[in-house]
Parts: sequence; C-alpha cells; structure tokens
Amino acid sequence: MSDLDLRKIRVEKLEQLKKENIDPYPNIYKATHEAKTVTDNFSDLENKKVKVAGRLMLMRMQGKAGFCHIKDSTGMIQIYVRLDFVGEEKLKLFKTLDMGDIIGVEGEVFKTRTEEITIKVLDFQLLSKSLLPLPEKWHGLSDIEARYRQRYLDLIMNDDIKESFKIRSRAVQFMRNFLQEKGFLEVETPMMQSVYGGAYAEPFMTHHNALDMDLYLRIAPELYLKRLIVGGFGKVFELNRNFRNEGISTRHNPEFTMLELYQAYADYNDMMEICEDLICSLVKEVKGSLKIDYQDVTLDFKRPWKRITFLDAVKEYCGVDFSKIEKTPDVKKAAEKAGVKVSAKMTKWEIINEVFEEKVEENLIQPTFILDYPKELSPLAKGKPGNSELVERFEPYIAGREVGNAFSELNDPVEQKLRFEEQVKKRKEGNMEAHPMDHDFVTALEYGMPPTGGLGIGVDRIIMILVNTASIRDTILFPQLRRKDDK
RNA sequence: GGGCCGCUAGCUCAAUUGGUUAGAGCAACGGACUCUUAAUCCGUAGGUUCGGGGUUCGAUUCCCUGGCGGCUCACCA
Repeated sequence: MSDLDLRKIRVEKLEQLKKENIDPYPNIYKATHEAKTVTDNFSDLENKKVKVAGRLMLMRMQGKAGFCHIKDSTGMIQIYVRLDFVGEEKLKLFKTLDMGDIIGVEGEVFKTRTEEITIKVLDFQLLSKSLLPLPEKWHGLSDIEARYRQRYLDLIMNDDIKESFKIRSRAVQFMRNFLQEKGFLEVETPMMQSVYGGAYAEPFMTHHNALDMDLYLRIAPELYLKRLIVGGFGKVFELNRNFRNEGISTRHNPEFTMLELYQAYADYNDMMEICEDLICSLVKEVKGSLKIDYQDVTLDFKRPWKRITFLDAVKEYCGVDFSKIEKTPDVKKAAEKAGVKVSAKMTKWEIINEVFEEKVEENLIQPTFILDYPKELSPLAKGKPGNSELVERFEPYIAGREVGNAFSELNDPVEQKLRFEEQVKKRKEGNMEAHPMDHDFVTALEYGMPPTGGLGIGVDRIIMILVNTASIRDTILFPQLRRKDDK
C-alpha cells in the first residue's frame, strides 16, 4: 500500500471525526503527570487518578479490551483500555485510533499480572491525529539519510539519539555555568561581519540590501571578543555558531558551535588550566568518571594531561628534530625522507606543520596539549620569549582530533599590523584562507589591550566524545545535507 | 571535487549465472479475541526496483549517464 493510500485512509478517519463533532486537534489538554513520574512514583500513585498525554507507539487490541503504550517526553507507559471502563462509544472511537496519534488518557494507576505499571483508562481524548504511518515498531528508522532529513522521525523512534541531544544540552549548559561561576561574562558579537577573521577558513558571503553591502558570516568571533577586552571587560566568552565554507565530513559541518573565551591579565598557561578544568569537570559531570570509552579506545582525562611542544611531538613520532634544521631545502629533504609529500612553494614552517598533521595528530589519543606553534601559522598569537619563530599557543588533542586552540593574545598593534600584512601577502599569492587585514582591530589594539589569554573549544567535537559517536552529524540536530527535491 | 560502497512496498529486509506474475515481516484494510508485551489467528490489498538512456527474446540484476546518501581522500587547521 503506497503512503498516499495509507494517508488517504487516515484523512477519511479525520473527516469522520469531524462529522461526529470530535475535534482531532483540540487546543489544549492538561496532563497531571508525565510517564516517568507515574512509573517512578507507583507506590504513591497506586489506584489514584492521573492524566497523561503522549503518542501511541504500540497497540495490542483484543476486541473489547486492549493494551497500548504511549510515549511522552519522559518515556513510555502502558495503558489499558477496556469496554467496562470507557463504554461502547469511546471504545469504538479508540479502535479508530492509529499508531502515531497523540492522545490524553485519564485513569487509575495499577499493576498488571506481569507487574507492569499501567494506567487503567477511564476516559481519553484525541489530541492530534497523525496522518502518516510511523516507521516499523521493531527495527525503527535506520536509514541514515532519512534520520538526518527527518530528524523528528529519528527522535520519535530512536531513544538513544534523543539521549545524545539531551546530553548535548546538558553539556552546553554546564559550560555556561562553569564559566559564569568563574566570573566570565557571556556576550554576543556579530555573526554578520564586513571583515571576517580569527581563523584560517573561507567564509560564506551574503548581502545586505538596504546598506548595499556584502557581508560575511563569521568564521570566528575572536577579533570582536578581543575588542571587548580592549573595552575593559576582564573575562568574556561566547558560545555560539561559526560558519565555514569548506568540505563536509564526519568531523566538519558548515555551521558548528564554538566556545571562545578571553581573560585579561592571563596567558596561555592560564588557558591550559581552564581548558583542562572545564573539559575534565564536564566529562565528570556527564559521564560520572574521568575514564570513558570512546569508539575502540579508553580515554583517561586524569589531570595533568600530557604536555609536549609542537617540535618535540614531531621529533617523538617522526624521529626528526626540526629545531636543528635551519634552511628550507634541508627541512624539505627531511620531510620527504620521513615520507611526507611537500609542494615546492611551501615555506619551512608549512612543511613542518604538514609533517605534524601527517605523522603526529593520529597518535594523540589521550588528552594532550601541543604547545608552542610556529609564529608564521599563528598571526594572532604572541611570540614566545627567546624564540623568534614560535608563539605561545597550544592546541588540545583528544582521540587524534584537534578540539581547541588557544594562545597568549598578540597585543602589540605594530606587530599585529605586520602579521596581517604577511597574511594579506599570502592571500595575494592565492591562499584564500589567509586572514584579510582588519584595520579597526589594529586600531583597537593601538588604544591598548592588556596581556590576554584566549581559548577556543570546538563544542561539537567535545560532544562527539561525550556521546561516543564517530560522526559530527550525530551531535547536530539538523546537519547540512544536499537539497533533495520533493516529489 | 576524486575513490569505494549503497538506494527494491510507508518502515526493516529478500529475490540463484540475466529467466515465469519482484517476495516476507511490521504497518494498513476486513474478521475473531476482556491481562497483552514485536499479542495471536484467518483473510485482503499494497511496487515508477532512485531518475534517464542502452544491451538483450527477456534487466532489480549487465553497461552509460544523472540524483541522493555513507565511508574515505582532498579542502579544512
């Protein structure tokens, strides 16, 4: 039977209901209890009247009586409908109901012979007629594409995905509370920017008609948050969406959630402390332990996490000590010898970074801080004293993936301007991910920004670990998909 | 964007080397059934096999092309 036929039958039922003056979509129903509160408080509620509302998920009718399960936001509960209790009219009406219909039931709480907590229905009301059949009750909805495109069906049928999004909500809430308790002020800065910056990425472009001006969706809030530090806020954070116009993968969605925080009179060591504290507290809160299973490994978040410099990490996993190699051609030779492909126009630090990505990242399973990155690749970070080529920057890695980025913020306006100019030069050479010049940001720095530490954490990637999924799509309710024409 | 894999009834899945009229369970419809648990039993109906083209006496199956998805590589930091 095609879905149109199935729908037609239900539409006819709908018409019939209207003929009988039954509103299939009444405005309100006041339930007194949720499914879980009934099952959790049976001893108090036994033989008492309750009103519960939910979606019909299972029906076992046997002529003049029947058991069904309804599901509300808290879970499932069994209901028992019987001719003796509801009368002939209502039983007839009940039999016309379909799985997926949303009903409100009023009745007494009892236990069946098999000890299942059940509501003996004395009266019920249809609250919303469902016109389309639900997926199969046993296997549910497993088609991955359908689960993303019709997430509502996924949520109705698959309790585990619903649980994942509850965890996500709790985690985000936890991060906000954690930071607010530490004195950080949550702020909101522009998502539509005329100059974008704060990360290496291509932006989405849009246009404001009244101003007749192109705008970019932000790739990061960084430069605005630092303006706020200039303005005198001591601790700020923003937890919201970023947009990057790049490939989609199990680890990338075009819009994703980022936490960025900035603290005046702090440096990257302070950020490391906050990062460790935040993530460990979060893991403990959500998972109840600092040791958790993720895919096929066990992650141990016990503090302190491993700390190793960028160059030492390359040395450890690739066997080459690039700190001892000065000239670009020699760096290139060493990289190629290590089996890393490099192109002719790459600079020394781009090559070493390539080696890091190829050889090191996949090994960083346990929570690890990689410290002291190349200055050339970190145009917003402050230099490391005593080394002209490195900056005070770290990235936390978990399960082989970069989950954040932090540094002692560059607050020297003259140097910042030079760094931007280097970026602009790279752009002209064809690197479209390089930063554009942001004159106003430099101006802000010229008024003076205190020494500041900043930290960014990829929220979706942290959630992936908490809900043990290999795909970022399982942490985003409506992941981006290619448009599919209906009909 | 490249490579590999997938797409069959509303859902979950079958269909022999290319061979009758594409099957089954659930859902639906009709009937029986007043403590069921994926309720059971009897019966009925339901298909653009992702779209288009080709090869063939014959295509769900083979070829070409397009669509969508998954994994992966690239881009991404």
